[in-house]
Amino acid sequence: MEFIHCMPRTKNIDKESLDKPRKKRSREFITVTGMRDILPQDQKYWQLAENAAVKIANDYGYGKIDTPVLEYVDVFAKGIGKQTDIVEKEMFAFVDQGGDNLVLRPEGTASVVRAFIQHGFLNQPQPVRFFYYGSMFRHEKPQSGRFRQFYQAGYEAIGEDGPALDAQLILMGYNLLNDLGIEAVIQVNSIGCSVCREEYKKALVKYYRQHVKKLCENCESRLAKNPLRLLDCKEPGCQELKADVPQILDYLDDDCKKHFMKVLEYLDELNLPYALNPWIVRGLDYYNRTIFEYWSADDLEGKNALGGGGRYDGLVELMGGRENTPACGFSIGMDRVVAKLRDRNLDVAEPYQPDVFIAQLGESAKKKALVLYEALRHKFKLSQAFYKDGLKAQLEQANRSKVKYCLILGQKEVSDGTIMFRDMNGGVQEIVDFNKIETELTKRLEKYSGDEGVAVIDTEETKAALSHKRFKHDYGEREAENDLNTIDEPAEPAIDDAAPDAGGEDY
RNA sequence: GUGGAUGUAGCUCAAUUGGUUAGAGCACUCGGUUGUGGUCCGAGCGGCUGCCGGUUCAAAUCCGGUCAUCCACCCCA
Repeated sequence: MEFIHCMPRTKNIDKESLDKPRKKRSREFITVTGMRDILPQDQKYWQLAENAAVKIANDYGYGKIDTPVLEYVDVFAKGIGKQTDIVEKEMFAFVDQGGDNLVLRPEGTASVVRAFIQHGFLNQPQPVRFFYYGSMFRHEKPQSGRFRQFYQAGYEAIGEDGPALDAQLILMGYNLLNDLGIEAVIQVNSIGCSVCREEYKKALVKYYRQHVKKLCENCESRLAKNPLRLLDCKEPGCQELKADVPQILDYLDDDCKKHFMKVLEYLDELNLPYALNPWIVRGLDYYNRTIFEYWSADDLEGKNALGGGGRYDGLVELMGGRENTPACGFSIGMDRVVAKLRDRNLDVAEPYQPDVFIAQLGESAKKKALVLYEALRHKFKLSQAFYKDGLKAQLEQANRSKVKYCLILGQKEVSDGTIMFRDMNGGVQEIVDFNKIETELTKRLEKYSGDEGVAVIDTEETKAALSHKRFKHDYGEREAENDLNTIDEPAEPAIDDAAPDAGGEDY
């Protein structure tokens, strides 16, 4: 693939039609398959989701890192695994003018590990904790909740092998979703280390060899290439075979088993709603030991996982870093999270909701209003339409932007040294001394301060949905303990954040 | 990559089953109101009916192809 085309990519037009100027051509310029625009009216949901992701990063000490969208192919080919679908057929890869093999990043972990090694982070206190937020690219067929450019928030902790890290990361992802009012169920499994996994793979292959005839075509080839993937095949025939399949947990060596038991112990202690799921196998080769996914509570098969992650103790070394550098992390699919937020029809406040509109009439008033706007814009949330002349048009705009007050400055007011305050709720108007605008405005806006706030969340329903009550799950005796003390502690500050008084500093 | 459904105005949908100039609501612009928003009334703007070809006196409508979107599978977040 090469960048030859300087013209925007168009569909189905011959060159002649391009030469002839036409009245309308806009329909011919459209987004590339699987890519979409995120329009202004949708930004509030994305903002809400991103804020929640950033808050988690801050709460647990994960420093933001931005890595390039383009990387050398090798960064991903090595760690993710050449046999995986992602590398085999889903990467946006091309050779650039200089002959380099480049790829649009299909995921974030490998980039972060690359950065960790490249910038010598091993000389910092371990683990080093990274947070990233950005778009990833995979050349898959788009469908619901899946795009070729999609957004992920990810958290990676490199240089620590204790099981408490695994548990805390699992907790973080859960908290992120929970903070947004999304009911998630955690699926956990351990796929052991490379040693016990090999043992297990042998056992798996041995088992499936006996039943080759029942396997679907895909699984037959998986048997040779990537036997672990047999486990999450949804074909009925393969499903049947799962009943007697050997369990990975029986093949874990002592260390791996101990590690995993500890992780589960911590999850119990945190009272997290998790399910031990021996069938989940992650699609990337670098994982070992603990792996986990977040499923929406209404998605029982995990068809649209909201996120996932796990340990990748071997990746740093594999990519040329120091040996024995353990690591663990996860990422959350923001597109799916945002879809959930939209589905619930939350009444999310506009992030740039102004309070006051400044209208002007006549040339001298316009000049004065321009200056007034500059004087007030740091103190109040303003809006205006100085390019319009009619008062009607300006009030229309004021109404549409849902401001509480409109300040009207006309010829009369200019010569009197006053300004007119119009309460947009009732239409009551008062003349105010021009020099007292600031104090009068402050006084009036105080009335509204109760229900003010970009806080993002306005309605009772939303508050309820986002309140930090743990969701109840049907997890048997674990539920009965119900000792929330340990977990409510870190979650508590988040309540304040979502509360009305959070004010406007959120963007 | 495989299978299914669908493409008409910015959006949501009509078009009596092949028959005049493709309509409506919402949205947008203007006017009713020369300095007053929401409501109301009136007018206007807006369509290569996805695209290409075929059948026909006649195609948004039927046929073929193509592209796109959505859904499912594969896989994944």
